[in-house]
Amino acid sequence: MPNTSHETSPTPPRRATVRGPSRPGRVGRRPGETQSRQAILQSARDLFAEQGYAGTTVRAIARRAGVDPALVHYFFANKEGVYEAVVHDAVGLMDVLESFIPGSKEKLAERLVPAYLELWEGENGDSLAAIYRTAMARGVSDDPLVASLNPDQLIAQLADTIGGFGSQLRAALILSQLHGVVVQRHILKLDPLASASLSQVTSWLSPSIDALANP
Amino acid sequence: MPNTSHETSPTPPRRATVRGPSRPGRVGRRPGETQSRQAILQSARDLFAEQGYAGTTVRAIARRAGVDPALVHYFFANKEGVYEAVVHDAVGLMDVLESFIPGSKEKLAERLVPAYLELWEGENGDSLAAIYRTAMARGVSDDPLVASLNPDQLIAQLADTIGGFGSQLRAALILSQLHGVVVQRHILKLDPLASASLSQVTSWLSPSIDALANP
DNA sequence: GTCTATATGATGATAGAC
DNA sequence: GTCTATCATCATATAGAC
Repeated sequence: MPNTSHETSPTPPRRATVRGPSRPGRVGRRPGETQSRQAILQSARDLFAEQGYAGTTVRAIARRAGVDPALVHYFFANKEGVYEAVVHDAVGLMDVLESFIPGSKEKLAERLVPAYLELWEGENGDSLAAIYRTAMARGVSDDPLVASLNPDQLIAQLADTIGGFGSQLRAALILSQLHGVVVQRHILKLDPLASASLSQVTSWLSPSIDALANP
Repeated sequence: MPNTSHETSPTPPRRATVRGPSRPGRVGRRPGETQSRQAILQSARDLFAEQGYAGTTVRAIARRAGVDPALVHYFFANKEGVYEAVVHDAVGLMDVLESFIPGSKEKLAERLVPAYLELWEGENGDSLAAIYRTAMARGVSDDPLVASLNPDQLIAQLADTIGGFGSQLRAALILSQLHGVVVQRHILKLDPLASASLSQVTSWLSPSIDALANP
């Protein structure tokens, strides 16, 4: 790797573990127990999203988290373990979607499109982008973690809702369209989709989804 | 990297440069002039598509091409040079698309959808997948090569054809939908889109594109 | 829990023989 | 054009002091 960035000088002084200012009187969670773990997870999530799996080094994860590289191994055993933890955290976000799928097929777009798009706004979107991007870069067959996203299950549920001839394929097309939008908007960040308002995207996207749900 | 695969034994005997059987009498292109270069490009294209940029090593490229790693540097100077060459080869494929955009907006889907989908069938799809996947893994802002794909220009042309209110955004949605389909079909290779016939996909996808072109 | 020190190996790149 | 040999660098991962 061409060392894309900013390796700091040979031996930067010494940076303490990330934690709040030590306030000895405080009770609550013992300092330094879970903060570093969280910091590592967040750092890893960001880096995976920015540089992909192979492009992300354990050292870089530790550096951004303000933590020693060995700590990363202490918590997660190895780089793959960090990846699995990041995926695990993010996959749960998709679960809410399933509650929007059952119902009338006529109003599916109305329910699903805003719910799906809002899922990707804010910090959650970063987590999801991390997996999507990483999944792309790694390939699928050799990455069981991508299966956690369970597109098969989503497609099956969608097909069940919309029914009719070719419902499986139409369901897959619905999902692919939603995917396509968030890829342009949140992963590649291409205009005009990236800078459009949520309501604008929703209002133009829904009829297109509707055409697939009710052909 | 966990060395995902199959490093061969320490010193494999000796493998000759890839080229046809030497036929001294033949004229034409001198053997061994461009064959290795081609083999390297093809190998790199496949590996970039499978493992992303950072996940692909110069050694792996050479190994799959049946060539010495030093040859890769001889032809392309460095890894980035290989990537640029792969991109250059593939980007040209997208140019044909632009000829399908101008015309009546009512029949845009009819023209564009089959043309776009067919572009991704066969070997060309591998080249395109290589860029798409790599683009994902590298990010966009820091990768001028991704810009060669010129989605901006495609969107502008699409917007020009469909016209009307919000044409820019609707054009972007059209492109994102086409992207979404090929990602599921050719990059993630997820069923049922991956195994559906071209005509099936076309017939279900076109009305959805049409809904965006003629709202 | 956190860090130092280090083992072990793979990587991108080059110089130079053939 | 092709290969050998090699450099310098960086990687993941571990053992163990504090």
